[in-house]
Amino acid sequence: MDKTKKTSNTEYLILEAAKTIFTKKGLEGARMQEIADEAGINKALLHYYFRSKEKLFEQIFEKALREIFDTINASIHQEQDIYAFIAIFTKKYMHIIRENTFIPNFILNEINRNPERIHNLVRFIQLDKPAFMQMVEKNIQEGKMTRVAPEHLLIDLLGMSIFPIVARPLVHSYLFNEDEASYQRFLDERAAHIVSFFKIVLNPKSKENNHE
Amino acid sequence: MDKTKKTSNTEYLILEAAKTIFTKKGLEGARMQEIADEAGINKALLHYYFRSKEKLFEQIFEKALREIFDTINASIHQEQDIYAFIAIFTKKYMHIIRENTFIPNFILNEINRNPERIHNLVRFIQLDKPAFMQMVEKNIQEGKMTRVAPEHLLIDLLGMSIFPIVARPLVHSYLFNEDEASYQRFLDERAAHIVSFFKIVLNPKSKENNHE
DNA sequence: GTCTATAACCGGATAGAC
DNA sequence: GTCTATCCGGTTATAGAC
Repeated sequence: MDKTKKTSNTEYLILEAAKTIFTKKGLEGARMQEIADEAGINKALLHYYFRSKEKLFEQIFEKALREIFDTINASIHQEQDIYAFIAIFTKKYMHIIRENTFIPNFILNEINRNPERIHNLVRFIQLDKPAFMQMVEKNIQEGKMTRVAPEHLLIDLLGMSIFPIVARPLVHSYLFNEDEASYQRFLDERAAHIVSFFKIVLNPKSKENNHE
Repeated sequence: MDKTKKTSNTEYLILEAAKTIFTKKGLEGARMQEIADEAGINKALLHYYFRSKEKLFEQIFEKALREIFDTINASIHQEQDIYAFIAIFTKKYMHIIRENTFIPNFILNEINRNPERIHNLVRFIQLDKPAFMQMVEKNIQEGKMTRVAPEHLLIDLLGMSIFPIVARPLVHSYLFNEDEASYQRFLDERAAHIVSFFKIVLNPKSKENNHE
């Protein structure tokens, strides 16, 4: 058995429960009692393991942020062709956030509530911006894609992927009349949709991209 | 003077203050005392006017949601040409959410915290989905745009516009190293970027859109 | 309508037995 | 390590004077 990850079962149960509750309710909205119930243990134990609500929260938050950035960076380092990058990134990224819808919700909620938290984290979790910039520039130079600001490209990619998930209740309700199957099918198609959009938009030969 | 909107000055002050505080802190995080201070009045008055924190919150939340959907619907009804629609919508929409960053943050936070709230509102605040569908279909029929699912198109549009604003602290910090001017310039460019993005992507003559 | 004072409640944290 | 019981601070909400 792996001795290194010998976190007690209780500790694990608490972390899972806390993730669930914090995601739904946020830091302030969550109740220690609720987390205890979810974990099937008792309130005092939470404090035994994590000392305070704040500490418990931070542990989870940090892990979530790390997970996101690791995924993004892995895709950047792995691929040098912009189209392959977009395909891999979108697929992996949408997969991870669909499996853990708590991550983007959580992050978006908390960075806005408590922006100072960002500054504590920014030091050791960094998006590899230079690598991304460099890849984009290289693809432009090689004539593989039209020139666009890498910042816009990145935000386009993130916004298109994340939005339908963080706005789930609205999309679910307004667009699909509470039909879960339709909503899931929509998400299934989405990665392919995004990839094909970028193929067109970045293609130097696309109409409107020819400025000569 | 307009007699119909004769809401007392105090009531107005409270609503503005509450909007500010709820936006920053959310329902649970906000303190009635803080709202009272912000409004320059006293705690008891909040209850005199709005009975409870919950009631005060709901009034503001509902108004925010209405504002967003009104903007979307107005653009839909106003324009029948898809490109004109996108141009107008993006400009108006980005403007309204930049002036009131509280709206998208607020909505995204709260719909995830308390999805039941949505169901009470969905009855009388509605996106005019049929009108949007119809406009898209018409533009496809007339050969003005390539065929895409209207649902994806709408989410693309919303995601690209909203994301950089709801993720402000992250974008601001990671992408622009806390430089406010760069961030604002980025948002200034963004509407134009989005419009040109869709011009290319939807153009039936763009490379990859020619399936014949 | 607006204030001060206070009641009533809730929830995070701790003490201490097992 | 885990539990029960309890404390204590903070926050919503109300009573009642002006």
